[in-house]
Amino acid sequence: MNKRRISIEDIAQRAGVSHSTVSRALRDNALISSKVREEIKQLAQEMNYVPNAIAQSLQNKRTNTIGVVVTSIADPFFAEVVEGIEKIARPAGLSVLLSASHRNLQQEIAAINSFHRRRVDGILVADSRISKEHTKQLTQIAVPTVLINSQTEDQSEIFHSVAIDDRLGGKLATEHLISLGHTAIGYLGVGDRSRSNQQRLEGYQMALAEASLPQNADWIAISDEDDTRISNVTTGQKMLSKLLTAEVTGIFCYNDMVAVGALLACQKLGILVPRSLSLVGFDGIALSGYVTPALTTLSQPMLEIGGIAMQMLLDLLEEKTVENRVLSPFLLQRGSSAAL
Amino acid sequence: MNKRRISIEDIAQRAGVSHSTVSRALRDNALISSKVREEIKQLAQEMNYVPNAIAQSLQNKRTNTIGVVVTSIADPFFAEVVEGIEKIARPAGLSVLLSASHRNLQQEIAAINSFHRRRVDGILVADSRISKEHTKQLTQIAVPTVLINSQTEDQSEIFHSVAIDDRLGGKLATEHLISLGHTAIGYLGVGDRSRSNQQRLEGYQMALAEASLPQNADWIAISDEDDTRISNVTTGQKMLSKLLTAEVTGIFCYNDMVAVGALLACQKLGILVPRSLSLVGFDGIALSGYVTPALTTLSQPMLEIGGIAMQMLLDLLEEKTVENRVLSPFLLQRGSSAAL
DNA sequence: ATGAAAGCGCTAACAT
DNA sequence: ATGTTAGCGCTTTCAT
Repeated sequence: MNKRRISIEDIAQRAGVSHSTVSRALRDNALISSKVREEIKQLAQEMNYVPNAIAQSLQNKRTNTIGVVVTSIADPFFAEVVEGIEKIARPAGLSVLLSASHRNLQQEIAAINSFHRRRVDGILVADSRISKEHTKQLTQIAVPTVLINSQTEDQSEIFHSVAIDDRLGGKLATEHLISLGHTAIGYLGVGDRSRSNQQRLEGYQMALAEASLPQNADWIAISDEDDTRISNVTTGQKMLSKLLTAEVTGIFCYNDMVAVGALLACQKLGILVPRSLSLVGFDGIALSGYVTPALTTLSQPMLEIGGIAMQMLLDLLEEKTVENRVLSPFLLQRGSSAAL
Repeated sequence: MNKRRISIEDIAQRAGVSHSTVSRALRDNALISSKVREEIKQLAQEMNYVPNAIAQSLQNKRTNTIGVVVTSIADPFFAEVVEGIEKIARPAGLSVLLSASHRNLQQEIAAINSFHRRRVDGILVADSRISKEHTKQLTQIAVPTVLINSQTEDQSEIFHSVAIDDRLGGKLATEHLISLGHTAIGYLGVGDRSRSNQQRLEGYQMALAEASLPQNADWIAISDEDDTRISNVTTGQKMLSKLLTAEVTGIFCYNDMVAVGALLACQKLGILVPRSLSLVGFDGIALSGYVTPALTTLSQPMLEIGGIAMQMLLDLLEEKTVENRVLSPFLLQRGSSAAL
């Protein structure tokens, strides 16, 4: 915005009309004679006029911008979700402000605050932990907000959500292993205190209970570190041994990255997957199809999740009523799981 | 920006001062008595005042926003680059507008145009093909622009760049295979007419020439499809057979995704990597370390590339002079390549 | 040290 | 059908 740019005033002068006439012509206001309208449009083009969206926003009280916060941009799961968001936002004329929180509450609050100052029209939050502080802050912004795979007890009007059914996913994953004849089944989770980790674990426990299979505290390995710098792959690698000592024959992993970590650890230890150990992941990121063996996983439609969330936001912006969505993950059976 | 929000005018009224006093106090103008300043700041906080960045931008002619265009958000390479960008931009107080081009010229032009209307302070373009139209458009915006891994002949002042040395990478990759004793070495490229594909190929040819090794047109397989919907993995899978018929023993692949595709095809065909065929990738995306065998690849510091580009943009915004950067990729020797 | 007033570029209500 | 004017929320001269 450095140098002075062409404004409607400049066009008005050259056309010998008032700036409001130019404004009207450019916006196809019906009151303008089509002749002048075309002339002005022509002129605007010649002069390389580019409307100043900032000035428009100030006047219209609408920025046509939405804010998106994700845990990490480079995480393949969020990357896909953002791609899905952008695919819907762009054709609708909305620009996307992107910010990463790195699971750091302060950074996330700061990001949302920046969205507030920039007067975004709506906010999309994809982070598994939503705190009281968030809800308070978001409530204050009073802008349509859609939560993605995150939850809050707060049922206030401004919160909407699209989420995957983690409990169902955990249940399906575990049932899959049960159907293959496994009875000593472990859960390999992460230590980020996220809701999704908790619910996938619950699904796992539910499945075991319903099948009247034994449960064992040693079969549940949850990293006690909650460090953003430690990737989920590393967590999977480190925690695997714990479950091996507990002699499980099948493991449901929190997500694909953790499962990949477990798989790498197996390769190092010479444990054959799926012959000696079955592994099931969660998410269905592209990567899960490329490792050897390809991961059996509970697939989430990531692009769609982003798209649905964005569409929901669009509807909210048009003041339509929307309904929260809970999507079901589905089992993608591949090479990493097999019968005992 | 729907409802009316607290403005400095509201604060002024409550404080019994003029709105300019409030503005000054909030911006720590030296002329304000520290007493009033504190009072006003206090009051602003109580009233939950959040400055309107739009109004500020209109006045200051600075939006503190930068625009970033990438080919695809979900592509792990670009995802990392964007992460690197955001990491530098956020602490500098700049927000990131993100847009994907999907290798579609029209979409990319539209994205940049949207940045123009929104009066971003700077632009980052990470897309391997920069057309004449781009340069024309970007020149017109007249805003600092840094090109990432893309090139233009245009040496105008507003273009700056950080790029990886693709030719060197191609050369190193091929030399690595040569040093392992391979003499029939193929190149598996993509059909997107990108500069990087071209230059990696040149590096490959250079290495062969310098080693006085035979070159063979059949050893170069470049997909003639240029379809965004077809992933690089698929390209690798499809094109592998062509090189196998040509009886190469080592292949340098355009990037890791292509190499993964080739690897998957090998697995399907029962070809052992690296025993029967050596594979070398490019990029060093996380995935390359997770497949079996892990890919030997030419690693690019993706986070750093994004960070450097962003830092360069920051410098440009402060009107410092900057120098274009060409980074060197380095060989990451792993399991997918071995001696004959 | 503070207030009044202008102006950033636009839209829209109000004239005519 | 077009011009005049006000105003969106802020920063910044220019007065005092």
